Amino acid sequence: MSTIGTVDADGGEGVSLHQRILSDISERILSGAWAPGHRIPFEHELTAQYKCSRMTVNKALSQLAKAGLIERRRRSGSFVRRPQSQAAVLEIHDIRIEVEALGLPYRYERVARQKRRSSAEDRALLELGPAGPVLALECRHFAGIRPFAHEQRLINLTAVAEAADEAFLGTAPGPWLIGRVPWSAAEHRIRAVAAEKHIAAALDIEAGAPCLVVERRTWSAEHPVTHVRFTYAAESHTLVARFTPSRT
Amino acid sequence: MSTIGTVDADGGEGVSLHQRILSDISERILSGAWAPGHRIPFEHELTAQYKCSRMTVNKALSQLAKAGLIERRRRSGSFVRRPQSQAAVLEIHDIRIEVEALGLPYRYERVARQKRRSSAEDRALLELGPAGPVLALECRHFAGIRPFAHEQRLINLTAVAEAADEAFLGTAPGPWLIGRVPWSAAEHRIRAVAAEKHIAAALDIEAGAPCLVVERRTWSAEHPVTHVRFTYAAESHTLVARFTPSRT
DNA sequence: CCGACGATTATGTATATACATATAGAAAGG
DNA sequence: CCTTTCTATATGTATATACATAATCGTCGG
Repeated sequence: MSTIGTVDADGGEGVSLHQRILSDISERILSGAWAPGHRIPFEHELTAQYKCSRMTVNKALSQLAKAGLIERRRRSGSFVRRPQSQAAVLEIHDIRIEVEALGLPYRYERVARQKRRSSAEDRALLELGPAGPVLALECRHFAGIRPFAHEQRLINLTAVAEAADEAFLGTAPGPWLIGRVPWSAAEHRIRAVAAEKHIAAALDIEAGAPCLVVERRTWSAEHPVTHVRFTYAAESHTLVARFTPSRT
Repeated sequence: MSTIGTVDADGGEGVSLHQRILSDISERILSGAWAPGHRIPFEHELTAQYKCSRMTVNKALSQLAKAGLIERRRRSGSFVRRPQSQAAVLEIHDIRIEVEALGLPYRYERVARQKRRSSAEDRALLELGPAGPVLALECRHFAGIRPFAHEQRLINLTAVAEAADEAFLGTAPGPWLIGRVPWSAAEHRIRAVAAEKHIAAALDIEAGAPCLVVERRTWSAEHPVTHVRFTYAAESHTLVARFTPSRT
């Protein structure tokens, strides 16, 4: 009612009111104090409680609704939602960063490179309509002296023409593409396979050994850009995804 | 400057200004028209362009910043961020729903159930401090007549006392827990393994065959609630995660 | 008893205004 | 030429107000 800005009248210590309302409410929900279905206070009640304007409360509640913690119903109020089907933010880093996080020296090696007209298989992988030029790459990523990951990549040269002139001897295609091509969508497919001979040799493991395969397809503004298949030897890699619903 | 509400003066057709600004700008960024590093118009310029108040523009830009598309710098303006390390929203559904989506009849079977004092291994899996009662479950999920997934679960009875009285013969522990326990965090670990004898038998595959293992640990307000390990035969399962950065 | 209808109410969206705050860049000083 | 100080500027947060919209609830008539 009186103060403006981030300095708060009473209990607050430098945190914005917005933040305080957000954390207060999400804490009550996550701790279970406000069970699913529970009606949280009306905007005008929170307005009185926090001694602030309705807009401030409204912004905070709208954000909680967008984060999926509450559901807002006109005329009825805002209600705690039932826990959602679990979703996790899966971050897939640059392999170099991943390897270096392990404290091991990283090395990249380009095994093969071929510019060709897209085959039917290429088009299926890229979800490409008409045939066009693509660049097929095969690479290895090392952690120390051990092979860490095997990479098979297709780049749609219609979408990224400049890739045709790049040898990819020193730079891995991943980091090269990131930062050069804005991407609008990506799809991951994660599965376990038995290593086929070719890949087993590249990873220095036995044929038939279990491997984790991560495939990623990337689009930029409706155009398919690239398809990658990373193969990791089972013991070398675990994907970790952590999720906290309060996406402040 | 003149109209209020969702009805728009000129071009808009029922969409809120907020939404229109959001989609206009993110489209320009994702299409590459505004490259990384590019300074997007100042708030006061957008205010003039959309003939609206600064607050409306500010809310939209703040949202884009929170979504990671732009970076805002005081005194300097707002800039298109470089494409981030790719992150995907990985949704892990109820297995029943997954199976039924395949058009196959779902069946659940509880193989074993044991209430015990947590062993050292249990405590490591749950990240539990002091020893306490836990419930260990082993289950199978079927798609048609074929085993689809094998489930090994630990439930921390200190956190969820009521689970002690549940036999889990008809209901799988996943759906039972969801909706009963609010959860605040989850961690997934995904990896490939060779099937050990016990699990190979349960899944009706050969020992040593590659399997996809998804482990999930769940907390509720700092208390570990449950640890699950799902094992899928390689050919039966692929995790798919799709991501579009415009998280409207 | 039931269905139509209008009043009430909580949220949704937008405006205009005010002051805070970080900082890039210009001006002043050594 | 380098450093310090000042100022202008763009964003950050909050207020008070206004009107739109959807849905619930009570009322009234058949």
